[in-house]
Amino acid sequence: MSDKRQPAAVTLADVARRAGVSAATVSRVLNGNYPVAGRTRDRVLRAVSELDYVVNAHARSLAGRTSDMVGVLVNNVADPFFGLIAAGVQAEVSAAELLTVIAGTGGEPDEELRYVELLMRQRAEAIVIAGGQTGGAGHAARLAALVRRAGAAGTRIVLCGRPPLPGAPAVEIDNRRGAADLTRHLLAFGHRRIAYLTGPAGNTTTEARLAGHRDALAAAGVAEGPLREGTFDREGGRRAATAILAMADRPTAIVAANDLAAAGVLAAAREAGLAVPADVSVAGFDDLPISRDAMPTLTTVRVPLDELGRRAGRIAAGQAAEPGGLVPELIARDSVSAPASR
Amino acid sequence: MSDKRQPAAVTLADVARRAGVSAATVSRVLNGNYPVAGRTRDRVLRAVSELDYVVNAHARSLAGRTSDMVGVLVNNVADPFFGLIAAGVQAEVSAAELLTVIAGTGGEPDEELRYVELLMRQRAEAIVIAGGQTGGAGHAARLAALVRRAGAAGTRIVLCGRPPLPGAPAVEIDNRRGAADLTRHLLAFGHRRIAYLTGPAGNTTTEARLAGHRDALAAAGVAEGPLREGTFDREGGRRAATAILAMADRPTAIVAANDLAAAGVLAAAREAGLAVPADVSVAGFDDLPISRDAMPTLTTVRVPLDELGRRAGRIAAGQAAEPGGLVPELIARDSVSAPASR
DNA sequence: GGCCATACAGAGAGCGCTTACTATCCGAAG
DNA sequence: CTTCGGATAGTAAGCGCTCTCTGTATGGCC
Repeated sequence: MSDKRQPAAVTLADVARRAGVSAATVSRVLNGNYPVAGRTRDRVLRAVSELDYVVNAHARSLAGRTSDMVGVLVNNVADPFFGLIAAGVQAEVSAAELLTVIAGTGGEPDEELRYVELLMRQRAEAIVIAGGQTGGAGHAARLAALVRRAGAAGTRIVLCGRPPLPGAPAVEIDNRRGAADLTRHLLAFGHRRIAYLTGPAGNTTTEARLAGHRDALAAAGVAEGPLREGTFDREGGRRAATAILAMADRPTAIVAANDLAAAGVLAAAREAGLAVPADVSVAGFDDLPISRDAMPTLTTVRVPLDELGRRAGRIAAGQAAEPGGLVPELIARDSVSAPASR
Repeated sequence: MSDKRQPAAVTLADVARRAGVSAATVSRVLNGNYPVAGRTRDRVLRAVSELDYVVNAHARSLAGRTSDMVGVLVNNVADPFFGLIAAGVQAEVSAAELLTVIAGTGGEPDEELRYVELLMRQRAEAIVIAGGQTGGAGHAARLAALVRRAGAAGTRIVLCGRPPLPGAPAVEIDNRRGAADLTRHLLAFGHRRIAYLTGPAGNTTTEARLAGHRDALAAAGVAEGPLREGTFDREGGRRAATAILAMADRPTAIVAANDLAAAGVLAAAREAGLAVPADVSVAGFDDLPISRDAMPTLTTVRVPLDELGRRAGRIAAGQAAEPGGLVPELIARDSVSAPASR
């Protein structure tokens, strides 16, 4: 909380005085929504530029219009998963003449709440909250309350990649189905001992993907392999995979909950001197751009992140929600093959 | 421009009425900066929650305090280069109890100006503009004017990865030196015909890196190889590299202006059935996380993006600028080797 | 020459909050 | 039983804009 006062900013009135006109006239010149004589306009514009005047958005929106702003909340701005979603949102939102601001919450429920509050106070048009939801029932309840308040404040809340809340439409990904498809793919190759590397505990995406994996296993009557909790990032994947690969009864395949973690798994395999997929198969989820450049190229499940963001952006911009969740698609590449016969 | 009015939001006065107190009392309860009797406080808080009241930040900051917000402008929110910088900024800024909002400008000078204006109007504490500057002298002049106005509006502007402007401190990367180091590395391996894939024309980063490349070439008395303009992204790199690799007198090495483009070069080589580095060496710039996962791992120049962002964040948060630019460091990996003897 | 539409410009009332400055109420001190 | 001073609460003056009303020239017209 900086307690320094604003250094006596230049106001509309200052400009009016300098131009020798009334405040109303300056406002009209600036907004161009009312006829003003050419010479008057010039005088005003000159005064504006001489004084380096900047409209005060607070005063402006207090006196009328809404703030033309849409916020996007993501876990981590450096994660391409969120970057792609955010870019999709922005594309649609800016087509609607609104400005997008993005904020990173670090996946912290409290930060999430903090930014929602900030944006609500600014009377943003809408807030898109992207990514799985962590924090359990308690957080969900607080979020639900926030959604109610947001409605009262005139801000729409749009969920993206997590389940809807009363009053907040969601654009969803069928993670469970995608994960089941992937595991089925591994099973089809003959894998019977598959390690699974989850995302952070308590996250809805983590849970849906794990559930899908188990669905496929159960349907095939195959027992679950080793399970490890990760963090949706490369380092977490590397660490967990290092442990898994050192197991006496090493699995023939490792499924990571997302591509970033899978990249870490590949790194761990490399460090352990194991060949992928000859010694161990590896799969990810999301189909981030990096999965095509990985060594070997990564078998994964494509999530249409751009489209996900765009849909959320359209809802945020005031268009109707499009029904139906987005269905991920299996992308078979080189990191999965049949297990070596033992 | 949505012309719908705000749907009669709940105001402080409504809360006051409901709680049977004056507006001043409600304000004091909300801000906790003045003694209020416990029972009164409870009544007010109950009214607040019953009405789902949300403070109007515009009214609040009009009547006093500044907006506690720092903006970060990046070219592309989906590009890890910018994501990493933004994350660094946010880390420092949030340590100073300020909230960070990020916006993507698509590298368009006009969008850049638009967001600066938006943030200035909101009386943001500071705006960090990240990434090389495109748009030539005209844009620079407009930006300089904006910096002046920002000062008048009480907003600091901090440049990050581009040259400083009068009134706007900058955190710089010595791209030229890094690029020279890299090219020298290639030369040391014996390469004499090196293709260079630039970033977008007119961008300061593009120019600095190219200049460094030429410095090294000139110092060694080696002639420039083929030059191609790219776009700092994978696809641009792939396209340009495809053309280069098809040349009759194919270069023995390709240097891309950044890692993303280098990933595209690797993809092009793969498609052309060429082995890296046996048939052609490839190098990038930035040392994004993907360069360690690429196939083969990418020789590049490490730019301390996180630290870059953090320094900018510290300045944005009001701390003094730290002198000196950041020096990139050559990271030799597997994508560069001696050229095959012909 | 008198009238009225036309084109501008100014006045002034808020928008929803914060914050001096005042006004009460009460128990403690004199 | 007054007189005070603390503890609370209320009043009201803005903060910097926008926008609806009101003027007031100007010029075209009968």
